[in-house]
Amino acid sequence: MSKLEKNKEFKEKALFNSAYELFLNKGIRNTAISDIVKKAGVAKGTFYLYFKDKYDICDKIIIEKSSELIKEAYNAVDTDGHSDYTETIIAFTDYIIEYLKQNVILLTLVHKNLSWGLFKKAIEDERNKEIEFIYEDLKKGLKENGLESQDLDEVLFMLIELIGSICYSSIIHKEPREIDEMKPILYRMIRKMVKK
Amino acid sequence: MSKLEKNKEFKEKALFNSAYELFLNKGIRNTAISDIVKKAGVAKGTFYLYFKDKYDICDKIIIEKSSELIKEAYNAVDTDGHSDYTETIIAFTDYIIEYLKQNVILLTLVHKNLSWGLFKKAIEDERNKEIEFIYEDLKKGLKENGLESQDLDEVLFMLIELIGSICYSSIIHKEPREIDEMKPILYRMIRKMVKK
Amino acid sequence: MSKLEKNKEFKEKALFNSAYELFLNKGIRNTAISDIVKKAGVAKGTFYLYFKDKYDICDKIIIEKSSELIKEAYNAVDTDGHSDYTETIIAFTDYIIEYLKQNVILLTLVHKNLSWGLFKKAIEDERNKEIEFIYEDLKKGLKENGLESQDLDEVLFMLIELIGSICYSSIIHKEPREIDEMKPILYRMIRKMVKK
Amino acid sequence: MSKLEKNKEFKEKALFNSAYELFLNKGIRNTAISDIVKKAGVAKGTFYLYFKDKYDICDKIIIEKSSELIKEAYNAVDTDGHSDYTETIIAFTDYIIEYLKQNVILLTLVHKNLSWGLFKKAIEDERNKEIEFIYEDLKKGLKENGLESQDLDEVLFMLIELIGSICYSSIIHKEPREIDEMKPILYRMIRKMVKK
DNA sequence: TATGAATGAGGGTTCATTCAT
DNA sequence: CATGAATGAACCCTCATTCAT
Repeated sequence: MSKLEKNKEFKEKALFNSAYELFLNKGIRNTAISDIVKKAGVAKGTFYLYFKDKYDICDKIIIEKSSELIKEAYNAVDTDGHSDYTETIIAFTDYIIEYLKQNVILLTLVHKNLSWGLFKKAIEDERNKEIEFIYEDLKKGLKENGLESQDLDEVLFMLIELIGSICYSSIIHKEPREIDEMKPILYRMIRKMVKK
Repeated sequence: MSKLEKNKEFKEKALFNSAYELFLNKGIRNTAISDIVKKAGVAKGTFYLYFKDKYDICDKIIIEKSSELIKEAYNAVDTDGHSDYTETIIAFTDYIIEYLKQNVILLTLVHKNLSWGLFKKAIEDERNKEIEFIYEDLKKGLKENGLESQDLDEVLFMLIELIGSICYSSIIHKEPREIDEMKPILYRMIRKMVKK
Repeated sequence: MSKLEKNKEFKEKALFNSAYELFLNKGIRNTAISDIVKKAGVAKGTFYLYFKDKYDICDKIIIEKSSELIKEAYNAVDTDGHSDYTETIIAFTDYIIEYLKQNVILLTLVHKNLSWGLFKKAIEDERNKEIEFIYEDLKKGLKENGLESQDLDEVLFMLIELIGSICYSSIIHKEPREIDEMKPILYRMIRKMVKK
Repeated sequence: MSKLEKNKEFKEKALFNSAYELFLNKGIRNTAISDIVKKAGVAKGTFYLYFKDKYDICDKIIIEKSSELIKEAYNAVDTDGHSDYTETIIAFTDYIIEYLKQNVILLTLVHKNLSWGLFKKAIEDERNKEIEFIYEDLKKGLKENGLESQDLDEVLFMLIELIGSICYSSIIHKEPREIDEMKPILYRMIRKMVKK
């Protein structure tokens, strides 16, 4: 990698990280591109060399950060070897919830802006084979667990949506209860949904 | 009601309806207050006599419109007399889904902005006794159906979140499938969740 | 005085006092007529029955409040009976300075808006004979003290301007020094200026 | 200086001069930023690249214009070589008064907005060494004249305030007399104040 | 590739004043 | 006399985007 290419990558990273921190601290709406470039220490025009606009960089941040979390969670529970795959799913969920409890603003960012379309794009991204693998592994687990095999995608989707929604309202708004009180109920529901 | 009071109500209604249509057609972000007042045929300052800002009127629209839908759905299924309350819930859900299929933009509006906090405000609003009644009736039904009675609020909340998320992504993004393909799977999940 | 006339006077007083307090607390620029009427408990239109605009009521407040202070100061020092009239002037000045030290915001209000023209209007106002008398008495004192009798008005004017300016910058901005440090220097200057 | 830098300076100057003229002709309150930029022939946003707001540019104008006047006055009298420094001060004052007689609106602008704090900022400004030098020279002159040396700053301050106030009311309001009638009385007072 | 000055449309908000009731 | 809803001009300020350097 030439010196020039390194420099380019460095600038892009700087913009990426600056935007991430600003989105977390001030919210997307209140973050201007001029804030991002100032923090990154580059000129305003440079931003447009790497990203289309604010929402472009935002999408990229969300994909990267949530992929990271998913990989981390997967690696943390993978080796546990629960006999019942349902319990693996719940351990996986639990890891993510605990993480988001500590990182509330990421949750806000992701929840308000993570669409299924974006998620699919992440899965299909060539550079993100790992996420695709995890996704397939989860499906396989559910199938081996006895779940109707024709609807695996849909059920997994529902699980993700349910967990996401509950995290968001419980952790951020404490509604209808604190997340720790919601957890047992949520896990009971997951078990019911996944049961044959 | 005096002529003056009638006029006031007329103006507020005009603003409300204009904002509603504009939010639907152009989205909230792209709707300026100047658009709203122009469409309503009142002066800009008049807007601020009735609403704090754009998000204030938006909240009020969402509460009103979703309350209307809930009441309509409730009245439509109430008299059916299913022996099993689960089926009542599903009929209720089905009514709402069919409605939102025809009114996609309301769905967008509501989904992106309806928080549980807002919903609770609606339930507790003195002028909205009917919504409170429906909410309590749903809980009663779930209870009689044999659901664990200590977690009724939470389970109902989860149902609402799940249904809302699935509507949003299936109807709007057709992801992971069209809503009509999702329905049977969703209803199967609801039955599982509500089962004793 | 009829009940109606009493009511009228009552409303005007209410507006007057409300404006005074608001001007002190928020400054003139930041006080809107709607603030004044709200505090006074009258309708917006009523304001215009009694005053032309914000600056009209402001002028009236300044005249009234500064007249009050001058009378108070005059009554406080009048009886002292200094053999030298210069010392009477200084005692008079001192009383006013001490008062303004305790009432900084009145000072701001008055300094920024009290023009000589306004002051003359106050002196010539039929309802304010007392101020005119004080003014003439001060001149008489200066004259008896031996000051060139043809320039009495002008010298008195200069004294007032000098004292006013020093109060303003010393009390409010502490520039070039605190008022208590400025006092002896100021009084020395006054003595020099008034000396034959 | 590059073409770009020249252009920048040109724009700032254009804004500065436009604002100055508008403030003089319409008053500060009645001058909108949109007026300034229109006159300067630049876009609205450009204003905010160079000045914080209307009051920022106003402060800068006042400092610049009064510095100019002071320098001009100083250079005009410096070489006179009065044996008595009091007469130098009076010549200096006279020069300023004559200037302000011809430039009434600058007087208005300066009087209403020139605070001692602003003046001190001007003196301490690195780019304004000349003003500082003049100020120190005036003090030195007073001292050599025999004035109590510990209060030089304060007495000079009083002189400035007195002269400023008299200019303002005499030139603008002709109160209590026309400036030309006030001058001899004022100069007599200055002599008394400065005398040992 | 990188810069950052310049743009100017557009948004939100205020508020003195009027006038029908 | 009193009201207060309605007005709408006026204003400030932001900010995404462009483009000459």
